Amino acid sequence: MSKGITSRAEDYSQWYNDLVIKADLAENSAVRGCMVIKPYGYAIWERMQAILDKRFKETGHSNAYFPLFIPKSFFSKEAAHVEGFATECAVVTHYRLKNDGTGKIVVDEDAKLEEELIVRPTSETIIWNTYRGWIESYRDLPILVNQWANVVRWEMRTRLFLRTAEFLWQEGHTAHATREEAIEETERMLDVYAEFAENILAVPVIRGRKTENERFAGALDTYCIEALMQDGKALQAGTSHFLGQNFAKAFDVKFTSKEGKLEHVWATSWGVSTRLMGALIMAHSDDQGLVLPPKLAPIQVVIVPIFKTEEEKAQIDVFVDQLTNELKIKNISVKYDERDTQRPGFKFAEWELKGVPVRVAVGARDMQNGTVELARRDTQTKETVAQEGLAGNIEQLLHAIQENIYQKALNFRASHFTEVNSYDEFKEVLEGKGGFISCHWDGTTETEKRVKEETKATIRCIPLDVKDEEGVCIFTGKPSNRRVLFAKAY
RNA sequence: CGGGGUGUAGCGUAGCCCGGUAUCGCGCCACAUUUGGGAUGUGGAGGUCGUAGGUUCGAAUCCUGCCACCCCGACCA
Repeated sequence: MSKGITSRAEDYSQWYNDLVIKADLAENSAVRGCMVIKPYGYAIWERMQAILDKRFKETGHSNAYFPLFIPKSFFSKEAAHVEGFATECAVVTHYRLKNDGTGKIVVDEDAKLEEELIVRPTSETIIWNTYRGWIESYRDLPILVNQWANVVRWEMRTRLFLRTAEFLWQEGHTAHATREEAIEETERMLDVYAEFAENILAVPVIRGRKTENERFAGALDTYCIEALMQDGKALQAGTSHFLGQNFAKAFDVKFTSKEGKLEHVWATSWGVSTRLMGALIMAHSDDQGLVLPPKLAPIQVVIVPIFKTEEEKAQIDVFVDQLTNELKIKNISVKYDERDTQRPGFKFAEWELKGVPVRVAVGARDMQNGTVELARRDTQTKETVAQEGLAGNIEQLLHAIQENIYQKALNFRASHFTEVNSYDEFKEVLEGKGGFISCHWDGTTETEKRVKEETKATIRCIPLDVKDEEGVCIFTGKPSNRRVLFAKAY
């Protein structure tokens, strides 16, 4: 992270956090562990927001907004929840500053809050406190609400994009009349995330459930999608929680059922964050910078003119105008980089750094021949193609790139997915190629913790599609009836 | 929060041991030549050496406190 922007490609580190900065997405801010997301990086987040938001609406959800500050007393109503988050909360204790007489600005001790406010690390408590007033009858259910917001978790250690003290996310909070309905919602939203990750981000994910030890604080069941990064470490890319009646009981949220009985409401919550940006970067980037899947890229096609004279430029402009229009009709976003302050080679490198999927270079020579140079970011290849039918070509190429990026990541995961049957083998794979390790586990938290202590690997999930299989725990030799996935994780 | 490290121009750095106000590269500005893969030449601008104290005739350099960042650990989306 200490390395900054340099001008030459060979200086780019394989180390992804460096890459993030150099790709002009984000930098650390002066505030501990937070990040400044630069415009180009934010444009990528906005694309994610737009696509996810549409899916949320399609699945019946609405957006709402709840307060940033949570009274401490709300927070402590759900025992497991408060225990899970207590060690990482930013707390507001005063509401005023003053001049101490010597010109220094200090906290005004007279302005101490009666009750401290917690800067939300997640909004279950304040939302369920609100839902109490919204729900009386089964007719008020379900409530399907999502919030786009920032949250703060005062982590001991931060990592750009993956674990910043403040991060942007969406959190869905739903209320249901029955257990079944809530579980269905939990699974539905996990599917939304998984499809988004695979179809849009081109990041293959494994759908699974967390072990009791890794479960969200306050949940009965935590579902997750787990992605694999290019360095062989796993990354939790999204979670969907079945909260049971825990929060309804803590906040006294009851409804009268069809049968006239007073019952507690069933709940879910689910979220993905700017961590997805990290997933995207670490899954696809190479030494030349970002590789953005076309469906996500804010700019899908960049056009670079190559010219010596104004006449040549004018001729190219006419062609580019027409091409741009044709692409826009096909809903393809285009950037015409007609800066005369940079040379073509510089522009090529710069747009590669930013991960733009397709580049069209067109110069006087092309204008004579009726051709352009068409380059794709994912394979770093280029070819000379006819101007005739170019927009259609590009449209197909974008699809091919999307597919190729996904396949590449899928192949990588397939080659980093290992079944092992002994602890020795387990450690060998873990220290070697890394990746997901599928093995038997005796189902106890104690074993899970011991393995983590010894190897740093954690159980990423119990895959949803895992089949029953008799075996013995690689650590204790006790019987097990299915495999789970271990990995070192971020 | 524990262990280790770093902080010098927009970025990356040398200098620190052994005190005498700062090196180099990239970038930036001007002009010229250039322009199909990160141009070249010449000239130029840019620095409270993280910060607050201390020692000293004199501190980037030695000492102390503080702050920030990075790495490892514990914690975690």
